[in-house]
Amino acid sequence: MNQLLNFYKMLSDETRLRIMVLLYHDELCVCQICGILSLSQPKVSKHLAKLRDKGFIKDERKEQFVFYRLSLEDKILRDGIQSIIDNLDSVSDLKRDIKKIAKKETFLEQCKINKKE
Amino acid sequence: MNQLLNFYKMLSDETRLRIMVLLYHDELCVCQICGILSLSQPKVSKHLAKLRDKGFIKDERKEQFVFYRLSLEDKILRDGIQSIIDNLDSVSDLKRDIKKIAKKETFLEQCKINKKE
DNA sequence: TACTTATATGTTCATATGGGTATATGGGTA
DNA sequence: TACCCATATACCCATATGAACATATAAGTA
Repeated sequence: MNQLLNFYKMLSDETRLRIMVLLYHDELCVCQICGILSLSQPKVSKHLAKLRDKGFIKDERKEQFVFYRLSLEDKILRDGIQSIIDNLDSVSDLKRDIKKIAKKETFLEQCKINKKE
Repeated sequence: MNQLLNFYKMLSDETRLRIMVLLYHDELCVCQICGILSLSQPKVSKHLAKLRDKGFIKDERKEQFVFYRLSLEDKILRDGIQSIIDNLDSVSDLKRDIKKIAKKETFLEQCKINKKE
């Protein structure tokens, strides 16, 4: 049950919910997540660390970037995320984030420019 | 999005998760919930209040008791709960709670006896 | 009206959480 | 080696959270 409680705790923060939904759709590096969400690097990095520590995402270095991807072993967790994905139309903010994934390459070389919030 | 975040925040506490899963299966009064979960009345009552304030459950007085039931208007929330229900076999604690619903009548007249935790 | 029962709430406390800023780390490159 | 970039972490702060205990409320009953 603790894993399930942790799962919901992770999803109950706006930044983490947005990150999880992004990573459901694509593998992304810190830089790109910052750019897509318009959030500061330390903020994103700290939330990624929490998600990683709980085992819900995995990281992998590729050249100069660290890429993150979802890692949901248990069906109950995958079903939990799926319940969001299936209803994305009703959460406009998340939908908007996803659309910005298309510009992900833009954010790769422009980390320094995106130092907002 | 705030409603979704609140939903996950509510589910990220063990007591509330257990209550929500109970109420998915049956309408229950405070007394019965205390008995089934072996939790103190103030603890249960406060968590019920939070769930009610966020709009996820509704209360209704019937004679001397106040009964609570789920009230999930949006599909995304119903799907969220359903993702738990569909996987109950993997969460033994919740499964155990549900089995105790069978004894719900037992707890109706014995509030004073169940003053634990 | 007084009493009992079921439920709600107030208070206090310890702890957890998230944000911002500054700084550290670690790998690649000149 | 020294530097640069992407990422991680430390520190500090304000706020939120949950638990326990005592107490209040509200409806039913004697």
